[in-house]
Amino acid sequence: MLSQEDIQFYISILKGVNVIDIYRLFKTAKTKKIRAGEIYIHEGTASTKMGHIKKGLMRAYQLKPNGDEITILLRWESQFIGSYDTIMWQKPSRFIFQALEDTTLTETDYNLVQEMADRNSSIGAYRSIFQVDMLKEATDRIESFVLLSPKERYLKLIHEKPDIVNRVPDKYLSTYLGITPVSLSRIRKRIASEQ
Amino acid sequence: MLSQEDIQFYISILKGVNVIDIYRLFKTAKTKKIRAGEIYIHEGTASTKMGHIKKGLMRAYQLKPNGDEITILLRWESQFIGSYDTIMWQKPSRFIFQALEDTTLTETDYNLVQEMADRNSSIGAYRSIFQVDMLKEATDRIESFVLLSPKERYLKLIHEKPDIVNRVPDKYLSTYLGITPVSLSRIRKRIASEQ
DNA sequence: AGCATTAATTAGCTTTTGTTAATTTTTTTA
DNA sequence: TAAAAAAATTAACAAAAGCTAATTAATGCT
Repeated sequence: MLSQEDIQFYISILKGVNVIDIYRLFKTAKTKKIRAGEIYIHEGTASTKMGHIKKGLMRAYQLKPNGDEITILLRWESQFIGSYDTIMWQKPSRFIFQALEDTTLTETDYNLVQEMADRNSSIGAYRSIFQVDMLKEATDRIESFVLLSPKERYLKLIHEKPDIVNRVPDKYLSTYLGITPVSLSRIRKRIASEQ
Repeated sequence: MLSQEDIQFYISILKGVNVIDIYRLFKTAKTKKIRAGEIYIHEGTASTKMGHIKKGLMRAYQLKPNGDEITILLRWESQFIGSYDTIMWQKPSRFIFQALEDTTLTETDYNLVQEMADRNSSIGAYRSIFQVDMLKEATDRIESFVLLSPKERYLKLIHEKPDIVNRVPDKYLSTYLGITPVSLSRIRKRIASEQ
């Protein structure tokens, strides 16, 4: 079942799409709720489902042989989440996708979008929005890694997304920033002591 | 003027495109040669040109206030190059795009692709190829930064692209890897001494 | 509320990186 | 091909990060 909001979201991307395609898209689109801690996509699975986050926060992480968890992706309201291993290059996910808060998604199947996009340019525009959204986040992060120090990276993150520190445990934030939890703790201390 | 090769490349992505669009695309597509050292896109300009590299190697870099150059992107044969600041979010480029070798591009204008993609799903597929290509490289690099140490990052790069060390000066490679030239030199020494 | 669990901080120590500058090697070019 | 310029390496030192483990703080649960 789709809410008024969902319908508005779809209408915004469906200009020029024919009625049959709209029907197919709506029929498969679901509002999905995932509780905090729950796994959305397991490692090794090849799910092409794709969620547009309405509320909540999710992460993708990898489990290292020694048991360490490395958070590779954080996504929140108005962003897309999905196994890009599967969606982009048709491979099983190397990552585990998990909700860190109770999360509400508008879920579609990327294969359907893909198939329709190949026939319908308005759906193609939707696919493009998804890809640009992923690209924006990705290039931004690369720039953080290349141009900034770990400390600057952390400051940039809390500047751009101030609520993140209250929503994501430091142990996840730190690996997301490419450093260890111990190191992040020291960075925070250094920042605090600088006044 | 397009070569036989260029034409084949376009045909591969033009299934189902109408004749008028094909004509428009071919009319604007150019084979462009850039000599080593030459600037392709200057900082602050908003060019939507997009090159598909046939031969050669290019980089995007940023000039820091103190004069340091930071290489943020390296692109080579069969990859796309273009100001993603402009193409993706309609802003002037924060980076300088430069050929590191004599480079041959097949150049199109992204605005034309974009406009045609919004009407034509086959062109949309072409846009998608470009976006996925960018995404693949971007996510791969993020994973390098999050999961690997500088040394591992360097080893991964020379494993996946062995000729890069002979084609790109270390001072560019190092900042591309998020470290200083001095540090890369030490890493190389450490690797060599481990037998 | 109290106990158990988990997260964050701190400490001590080692390794690596950044920085600056000097030296050596390589490349360019006149 | 010799001189000049640029790149790479090395050195010395300070700053920061990784690692392991202990301690403290926060959170979750019955």
